[in-house]
Amino acid sequence: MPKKPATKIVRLPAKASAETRAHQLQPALVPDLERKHTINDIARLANVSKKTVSRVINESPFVREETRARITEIIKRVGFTPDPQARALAFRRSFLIGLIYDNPNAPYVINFQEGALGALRRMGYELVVHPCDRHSDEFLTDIRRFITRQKLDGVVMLPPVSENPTLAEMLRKLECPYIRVIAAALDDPKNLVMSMDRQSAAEVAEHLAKLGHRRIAMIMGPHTFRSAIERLEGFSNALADRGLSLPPEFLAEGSYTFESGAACADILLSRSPRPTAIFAGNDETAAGVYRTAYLRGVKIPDELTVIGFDDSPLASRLCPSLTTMRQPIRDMGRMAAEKLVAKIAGLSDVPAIAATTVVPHLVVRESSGPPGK
Amino acid sequence: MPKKPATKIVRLPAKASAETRAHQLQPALVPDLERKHTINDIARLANVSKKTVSRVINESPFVREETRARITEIIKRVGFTPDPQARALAFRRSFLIGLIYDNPNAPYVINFQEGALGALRRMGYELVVHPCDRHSDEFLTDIRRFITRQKLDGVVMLPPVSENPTLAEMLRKLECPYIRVIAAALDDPKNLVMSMDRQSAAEVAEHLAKLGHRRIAMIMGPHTFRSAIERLEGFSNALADRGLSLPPEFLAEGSYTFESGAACADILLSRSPRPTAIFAGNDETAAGVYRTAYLRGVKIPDELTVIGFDDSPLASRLCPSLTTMRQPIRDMGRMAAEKLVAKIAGLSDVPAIAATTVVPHLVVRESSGPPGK
DNA sequence: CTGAAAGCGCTTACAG
DNA sequence: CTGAAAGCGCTTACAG
Repeated sequence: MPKKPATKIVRLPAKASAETRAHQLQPALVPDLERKHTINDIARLANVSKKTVSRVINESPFVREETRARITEIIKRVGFTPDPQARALAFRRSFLIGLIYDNPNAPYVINFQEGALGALRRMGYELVVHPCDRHSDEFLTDIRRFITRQKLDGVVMLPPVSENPTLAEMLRKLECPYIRVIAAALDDPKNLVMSMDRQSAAEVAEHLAKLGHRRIAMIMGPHTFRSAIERLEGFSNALADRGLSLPPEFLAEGSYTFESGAACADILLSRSPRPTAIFAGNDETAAGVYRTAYLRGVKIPDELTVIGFDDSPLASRLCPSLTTMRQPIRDMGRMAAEKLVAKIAGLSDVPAIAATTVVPHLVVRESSGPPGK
Repeated sequence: MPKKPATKIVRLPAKASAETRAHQLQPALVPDLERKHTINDIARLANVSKKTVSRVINESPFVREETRARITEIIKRVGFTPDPQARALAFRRSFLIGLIYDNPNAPYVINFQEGALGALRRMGYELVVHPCDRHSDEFLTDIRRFITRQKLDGVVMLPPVSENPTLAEMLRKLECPYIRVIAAALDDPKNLVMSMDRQSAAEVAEHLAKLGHRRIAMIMGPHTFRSAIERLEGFSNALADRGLSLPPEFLAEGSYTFESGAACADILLSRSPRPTAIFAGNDETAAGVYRTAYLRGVKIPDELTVIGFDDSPLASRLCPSLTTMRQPIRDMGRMAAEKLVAKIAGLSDVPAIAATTVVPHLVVRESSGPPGK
């Protein structure tokens, strides 16, 4: 099914009208579903130049309405969709967005990814995932190569790698639009999707205070994580506001892992008197607290209230089910995608994009109750 | 920094030697780290045609060793890396692999993805993820568009969507190389990474028999999932081999979810006498069993042994920790990637690629023990 | 073993 | 409002 003459055949002079060429080169009017259509095929079918088809594809206002309607109809009928790589080459950009993360929390990553992907698809972008190791020597080089090689239109970064100032600096130099998902205003708001962890942690303090707890402990995340600092400060300030305190012997630093939660809980539950409530830095840490309580025979919630953070699937699967802060991860993925694309689209007119914030809220389940004796 | 003459300047005749052009067009010998290099820059620096550079990039044997070494050195020195979109356009393929899944098990997807990604990177490919909804009307159309639009070199499918025969048929018609991750030999072995669930389930039966259980129940996955059937048959056959049985009142069909596990366990624990052991279809289901046991005050493992399948992070976080079958998900991701790329590379010489199989093994933890009374 | 020409499918820059 | 030419950075097909 020759769409163009074999090489030996003499070419028509360039000035041959589109009509003539259309007549000579188009063997049949039935749409050819077997072969992939190109912009040339559409141009031929519509009796216009490929430039005009290009204008329609890219929604240029400089096309007569009648022409646009006709071309659009043909595009739909034959199921044409422009070749992304060819567009990428000509546009010098890829319509690809990178997702950079080193977060070990699988549900977090998957949910975020799917939220972002849903939004990106609608806007004609694809997502390329890039897990990384922020402790590797080649960390920055690796990300830089990823971005320049793929000519990424932009990237979204998840915590904790999103908190890295050197990385953000590099992206700025590369002029690569980016969104940082983060727990504090570490950058211009237009580059952020921010989770208000400080306020959320205050909500936990209020919950515990209302239940009547007075000996309250916390297992914070690693101090190198901004979210850990935000949650700690929000929590201890809110306790102070209610005349409660977070004494040093009731504060332990974990690493947002199950194992660290178990180890820290072991220390906290050795205090005498021991705390009646533990606010764990995240759900994984809370699961570690459950583990230690189980081994020591401490009953939750009768003898110990436990609060998590994330509302990962784990929270509802633990017994008793875990009271925790729900983060709308999927929504955050969607928001990050939309915000990034808005930035990319408006690169020239630099619209002031407002801050995008999200406030996690408490989901009360079985693991919190009034203090025992 | 003009790399080429402005449009008004008369072009040199095509027959000008490479040497001449190199001299005229190359303002300095210092590598220009600011600007992205192209194959033309390398050709100029090496005093060869870009075709020869292309040969070096693509490891053609038809380059003199001295020439190759010189070009390779230059490529390394200036940090040249070929433009993926330009290659994609010229090669008519993308060096992109799609990961198609509808698996709600986040750790499974993430681990698989990272295993695959690690291998693909080494081989010069990128991974584009494509979650989908196998119940959507546009399911097949959507995947088809994804593949043709992106000109994917191949796809990997995760269960349960990997079990869909219509999808596999479509991929064959599209001549899109694929790998199905699956629990049974539903296709030519060269298209599979297979988990031997039948054998694994037999291992569970053996474990329970050795512990002395005689009233054994199972919560199978949905019968529309091949893995559910494999696990059921492997388990019940192995019980039969040991003179034990899986009576109908001790078999329930769940849906591999936490909720279904809880609901099915409620039914099974209402039987009189009740089972002393439950083999849950997967870890999520097992967590549901924990939930029901917790609510009914049934002690695990003293009064009830529970076995899961997957060894997801959840398994070690439950209290008591869950005895389960470990699937090497990450390895499976790597294997799928390697096998797919081998297929892509050898498309012409059609090498018979052997079956790739993986056998999950039992990880004994706290949730299994001898039967109570 | 090496190269000049044409092409992949799209866009930009220029003209009308 | 529309189009012809040149170009994005690479490869294939052909020649030598």
